[in-house]
Amino acid sequence: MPSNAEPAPVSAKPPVTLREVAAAAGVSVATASKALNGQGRMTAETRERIRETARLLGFRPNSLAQSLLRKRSFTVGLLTNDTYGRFSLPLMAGVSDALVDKGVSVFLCNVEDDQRLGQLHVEAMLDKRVDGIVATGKRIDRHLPVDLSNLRIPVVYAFTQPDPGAVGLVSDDAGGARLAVEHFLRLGRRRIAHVSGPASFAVVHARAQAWRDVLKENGLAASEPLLGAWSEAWGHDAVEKLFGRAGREEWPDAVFCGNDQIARGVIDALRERGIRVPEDVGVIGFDNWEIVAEATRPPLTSVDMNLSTLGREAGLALLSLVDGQPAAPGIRKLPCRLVVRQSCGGPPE
Amino acid sequence: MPSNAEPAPVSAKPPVTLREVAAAAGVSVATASKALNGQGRMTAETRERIRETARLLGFRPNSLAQSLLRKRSFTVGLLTNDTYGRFSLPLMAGVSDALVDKGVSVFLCNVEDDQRLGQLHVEAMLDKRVDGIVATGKRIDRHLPVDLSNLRIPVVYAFTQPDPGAVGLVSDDAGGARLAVEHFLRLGRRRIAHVSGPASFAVVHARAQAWRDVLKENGLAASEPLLGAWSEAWGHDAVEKLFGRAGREEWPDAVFCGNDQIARGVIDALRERGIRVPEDVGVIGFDNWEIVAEATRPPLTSVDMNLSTLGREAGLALLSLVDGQPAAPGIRKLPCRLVVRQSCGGPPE
DNA sequence: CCTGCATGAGAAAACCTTTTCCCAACCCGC
DNA sequence: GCGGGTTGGGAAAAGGTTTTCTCATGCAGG
Repeated sequence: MPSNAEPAPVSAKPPVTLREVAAAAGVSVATASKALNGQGRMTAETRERIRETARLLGFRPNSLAQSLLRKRSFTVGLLTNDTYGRFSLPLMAGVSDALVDKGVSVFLCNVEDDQRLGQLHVEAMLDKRVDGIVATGKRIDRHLPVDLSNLRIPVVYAFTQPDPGAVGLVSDDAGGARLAVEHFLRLGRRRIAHVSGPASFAVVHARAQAWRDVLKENGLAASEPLLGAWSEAWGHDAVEKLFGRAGREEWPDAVFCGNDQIARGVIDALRERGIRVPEDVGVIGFDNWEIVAEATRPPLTSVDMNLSTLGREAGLALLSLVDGQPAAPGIRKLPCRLVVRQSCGGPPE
Repeated sequence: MPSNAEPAPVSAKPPVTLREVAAAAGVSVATASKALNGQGRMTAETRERIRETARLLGFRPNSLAQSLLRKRSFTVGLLTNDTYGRFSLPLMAGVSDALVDKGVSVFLCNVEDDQRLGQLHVEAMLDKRVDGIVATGKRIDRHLPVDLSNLRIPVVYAFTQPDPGAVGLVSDDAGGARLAVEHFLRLGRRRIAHVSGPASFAVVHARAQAWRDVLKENGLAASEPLLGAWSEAWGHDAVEKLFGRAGREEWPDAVFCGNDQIARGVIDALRERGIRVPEDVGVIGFDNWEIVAEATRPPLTSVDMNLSTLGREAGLALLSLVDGQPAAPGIRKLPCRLVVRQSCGGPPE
């Protein structure tokens, strides 16, 4: 096997072990271990000498060995079916950040919508003795294509449908919608339309219901929301529906959109019709996707789901579960936040 | 410590070990191990009995123990400073996919631009005995904020500046630009302008040079490229510069843009001026960011950097390095691909 | 001087798997 | 019946660390 002749790791020397540190310091491995971990009893002089030796040798304990013994790997799995997607990114970053602080590393596992792949990943993680799993997805009303309900390690669901009895974290879509509509009302807008995505999404209904509720609470009549696709094109079409009819005095003075892409389509279509934003019509989007929200003319006020906070909270929840703290099962909703840019203007002229 | 009273893992029973399998099958652990791994010699009957027992008990070998022994963890680290970014996503997915097939898991490490965080992550990965590291970033002319040059494990750089002597994979920007310009030429376009991002990016020069080269090769004069920002707004401004001047016959009949956002700005601005795309002017973008390229009117023809292929190649390269196959150091450029939509039209009327 | 205890440090088991070496039994041919 | 080879399987070490136990020493008190 010629390929084995020169395995050629980049630099040959293997990591220094505790045994070598102990030998160099003239003590046993047991003493060395205790010295470095602040355990056991020994003279301050001995402890310091061992520590110094370890430092000099560049000793770093082998996590594999530690994990094997402690039955705790300081490693968690992050399962997602949305690697390409826009939502999982900030979420993953949040999870990762929360855990890095505690010295925990994250396995990234992309399962797409493949059962087999999901199974594979979960088994690999279990074999590697992850301490827990965070499951995230691209929509909160769908399950991941893999069953995590009977694992022997804790699981936290973030932005995906949790199994019954598990702990799940999602954004408070209704609250976010309220934020938007109430913002319009504060600015004096009264005829507030709602243009959103497909009816098959749970969030579409949650947001629409909140929109209706706020209007009703303020004595205003709500028309039917306009449901379509999550696209700019649908934003264009919706403007045609809303502003194409006669009766200029019936036109909305505000449009609350189900996402930023729709909002962009709406803004573009309004401009093309000569309707001014925000003077004539205010627009609010959802998601606060900066690349979109900052490119619209004018820049788009939008509801931010605080996904990275959501991820962080998920990470922390998992950690406390791993530490044996019982957590209340059920879905916890985290508040959204309104990011105000220029598409709503000030109070009406 | 009341919190330790009930550590309460979700389900109490620990994983079944090889020892238990061996006991249940009435053999020694050595024999059990060999039976399951297809090693050693024993009667077919014995081997089968052990396998069956293991299956029944749901035995899965403890990766930690295996890794400790084999000095190979089947784990690699993925270091990025672009968790939120658009480039790292497909890249990460590609790396992950390539490795999952070989039973290798990926640690996701987001270092942003933080030296300290980078150091922390690298040390954590080393401690966990990753077999290698893939380093990726958001631009190919910048180093990650961390030094990976003297690690004892192999490192592959993808879409980020490699250390000297290391193996790096990047997209062939010049080739991608050629693809675009040659496409224009094939369609009969002759006055091809180039609008790109800031001069501080190496890719800006690579693409501009290729643009110049192709024009020269075809006996056409190249003006100066218009350099600005990676934004839609700059696309608008560039149109003003290109089409604002008199001499309609001097107007370009094609604009090759440095990215899709610029291209979108260009297309929008052209429409606002009443200049038709693609009839009057063809537009090509770069990046093939579908969310942008499919939303422009008309949909945008764009150069795709094949980032997920890049990621996959990086993963495979790392794997062969880990296996001791020496790899030629230096930067390898992977071809781009032109995704044709409708912003260039057919041959001119 | 002897008992008892605190102190400092080491031996060894444990975590779980793989692999090398070894041994007993059996079979073959002579 | 016996030497040599084969066959089936086990004992033990190794990997690196942590932790529990044990032990020797020295000192104080009686």
